[in-house]
Amino acid sequence: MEEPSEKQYKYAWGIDAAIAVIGGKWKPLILYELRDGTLRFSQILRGIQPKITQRMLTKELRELEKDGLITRKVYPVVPPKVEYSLTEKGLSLMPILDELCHWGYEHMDDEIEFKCEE
Amino acid sequence: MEEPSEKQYKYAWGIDAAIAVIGGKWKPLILYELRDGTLRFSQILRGIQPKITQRMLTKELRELEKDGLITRKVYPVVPPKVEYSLTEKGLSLMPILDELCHWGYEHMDDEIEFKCEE
DNA sequence: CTGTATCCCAAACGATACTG
DNA sequence: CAGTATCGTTTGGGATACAG
Repeated sequence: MEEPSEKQYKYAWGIDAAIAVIGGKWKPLILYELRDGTLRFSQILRGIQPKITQRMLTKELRELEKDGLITRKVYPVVPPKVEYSLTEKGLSLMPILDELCHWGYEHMDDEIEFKCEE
Repeated sequence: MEEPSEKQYKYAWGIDAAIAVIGGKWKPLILYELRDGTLRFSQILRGIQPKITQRMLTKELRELEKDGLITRKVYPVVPPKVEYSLTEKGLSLMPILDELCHWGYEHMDDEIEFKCEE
């Protein structure tokens, strides 16, 4: 009742879905920023290392929100105040990101150069 | 002695390294193909669902090899015969891919459309 | 059979300026 | 403060033809 190859494809699609959600250049960084709690737009902007532009931060935040990993709360004040935080779904991803991190760290022996040294 | 924010960045870099290695459009599929054992180029080519082109398969295989996830064995015969298989490093990644798959499957409820229906 | 070589298109990303 | 708008560059990827 279980075609192994078929099953594997189904799983591989799941990977694609996951990568679609975290594959953006800055998304893992953003998720890690929000790990410790709610942050405002400017806090995330300043918190991310090799400077991200406002344009990219806005774009990736919108996508993460659309994918249900973070929530966006707008306070109707002036000047504007917007807070971002992880959802349950976003939180559920963090342990896996940790494992990916750990794996990456264990195995990036060779030619993968470090940026982010400033 | 442990700056939490610093630590987080280090880990996030690890994610980037991991994504750089598995983020190619076809790489997860290829790794899953090789999971059950050694395969020839044409076998992988035929095995992957929404048809991958030779160009892309060659390219992604070379990158996976360069990153140490697979090995490439060339038999000096004619017609050519080349076999690919997972390395230890590649194997060590599979459990994490499984978790990513599972997560993707659990959470791709909303608007993520399924391709690959032919 | 296992690749290369071209060409081309679309998406991703970055820089910068502007706005409610 | 928290964004848009616009533009340009770079990267990823597909189609096709050819080669050893």
